[in-house]
Amino acid sequence: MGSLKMAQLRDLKDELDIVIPTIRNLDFLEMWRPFFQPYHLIIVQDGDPSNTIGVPEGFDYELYNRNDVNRILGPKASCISFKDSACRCFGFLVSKKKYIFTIDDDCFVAKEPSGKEINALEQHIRNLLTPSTPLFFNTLYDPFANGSDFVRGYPFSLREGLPTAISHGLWLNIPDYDALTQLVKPRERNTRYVDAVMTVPKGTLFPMCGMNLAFDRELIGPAMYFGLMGDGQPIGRYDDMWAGWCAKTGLPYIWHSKASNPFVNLKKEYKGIYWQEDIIPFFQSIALREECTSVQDCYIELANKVKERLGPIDPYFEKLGMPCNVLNFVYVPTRVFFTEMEHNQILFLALPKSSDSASPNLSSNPSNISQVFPRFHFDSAGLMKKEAKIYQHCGTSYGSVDKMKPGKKEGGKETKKHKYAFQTRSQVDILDDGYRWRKYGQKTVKNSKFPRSYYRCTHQGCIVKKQVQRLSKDEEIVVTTYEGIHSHPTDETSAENFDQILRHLQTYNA
DNA sequence: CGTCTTTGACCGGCGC
DNA sequence: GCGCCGGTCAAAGACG
Ligand SMILES: [Zn+2]
Repeated sequence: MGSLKMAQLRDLKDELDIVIPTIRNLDFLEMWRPFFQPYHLIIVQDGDPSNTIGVPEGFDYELYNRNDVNRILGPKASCISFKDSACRCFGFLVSKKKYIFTIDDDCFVAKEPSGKEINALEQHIRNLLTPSTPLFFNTLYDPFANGSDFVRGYPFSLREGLPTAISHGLWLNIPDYDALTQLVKPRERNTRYVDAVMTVPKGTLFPMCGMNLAFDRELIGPAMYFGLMGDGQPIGRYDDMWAGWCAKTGLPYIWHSKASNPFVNLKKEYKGIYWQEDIIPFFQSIALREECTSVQDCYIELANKVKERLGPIDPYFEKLGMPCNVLNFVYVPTRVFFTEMEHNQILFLALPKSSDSASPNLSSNPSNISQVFPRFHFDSAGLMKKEAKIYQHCGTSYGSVDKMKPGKKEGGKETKKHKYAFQTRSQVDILDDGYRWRKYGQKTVKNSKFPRSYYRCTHQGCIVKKQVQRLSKDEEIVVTTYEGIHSHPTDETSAENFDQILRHLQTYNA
């Protein structure tokens, strides 16, 4: 069987484009040269169009900046979000190939535990060219992987599998945490290599990231850029979408070098943290009418339902209810994936075990933190309501924190009170979050067994504060409240991260 | 000596 | 106004 599988693994250099969103020189391609050079690159430049992006010699590429996108798409250009790597969607659109591989410019070649460099692209191709098995779980994972097969008892009628639409790769080093978890565990690094590929079972949602992703454009392309497709576009032939879209996750790994600023991420993600609670049940429950036989029908019906059911949550969804937007939907029989390409990142919902790969247990930080739950946020009045809900969800009580004045701090200083609180399960009070703090007070609080500690960031000119308090109700839990946004990076983490990159480069060049 | 913690004083908001 | 309460200040102490 193995030889057959290898024979299937043909060269896709005429059938696959590599899409790279970037804001900088693409020196990282140097490491990928042996794997990427035969392929055509589509580079989508985020940020200032007047910047010149350097591309190493010898690559075949086309490059688009924001001006190009505006020119090519005209009024529909607003569909492409340039706030983030979501601009990669434009690359998906302009490609003419059957397959897309997309990777971020801060990702390097990873190594297997044996030290062998991983050809991520080859693994993606293997994933895409071999069938998926979403209807019946194979306990030996991907039966089409080298050295694997179907387990005894796997129904023969299902062994043929279904076409694979998505290959979702993982990464080492900087873990894929949400902003809140990132805040609490800035130094954690993923070193766990799991040698497995598995099909996401039918009907489950999973958190998908565009950082190391390959897909079959003919199967699932429209979902990645649907809002951009005009009347003249060949969407008719996507009718076989009713067959479902299968996704595999696991190998290949890449090496992710950059830890983004958790406070910036928090600003981008925090709405999603709220919405998640309402969105997932919505998409799990939604069913489209049988009459919707084209992607377009489905999209429009879905857009209407979004507007109708999610509009009340936030005006954002009113806008997204329009057929042209950055919101993408992927329909799977009786289930819908909701993909929000902004901030890479998307949603959600995992097969029971996928948390294994998305948030592995990490070795470097021996503190006893286990998980992070959002507790409450302050920003706009609309979100305060939601706060109460999450807060209840956590099943813990927390005095009267919501006595925040709604931005009456005018007087020339905009100083929006950014206040983020969350709880962690930890034996120790002092969490190493990468910043340096000076304690400036401690108070006993009414009705609480434990005192509250007050800290200020020691960085010159930075006014960020935090409070730390252990709950008397559940002594294991520490509530941390951050206020303000750091005006600087965490010096340790950047130094450490730089060190790691350097070490990686050295071993790579050796 | 620099740096961080400890801890009572202080202060402003709020309910009575 | 008064007292309570949570947040902050700053002097004194701990630590290296
Ligand atoms: Zn700071």
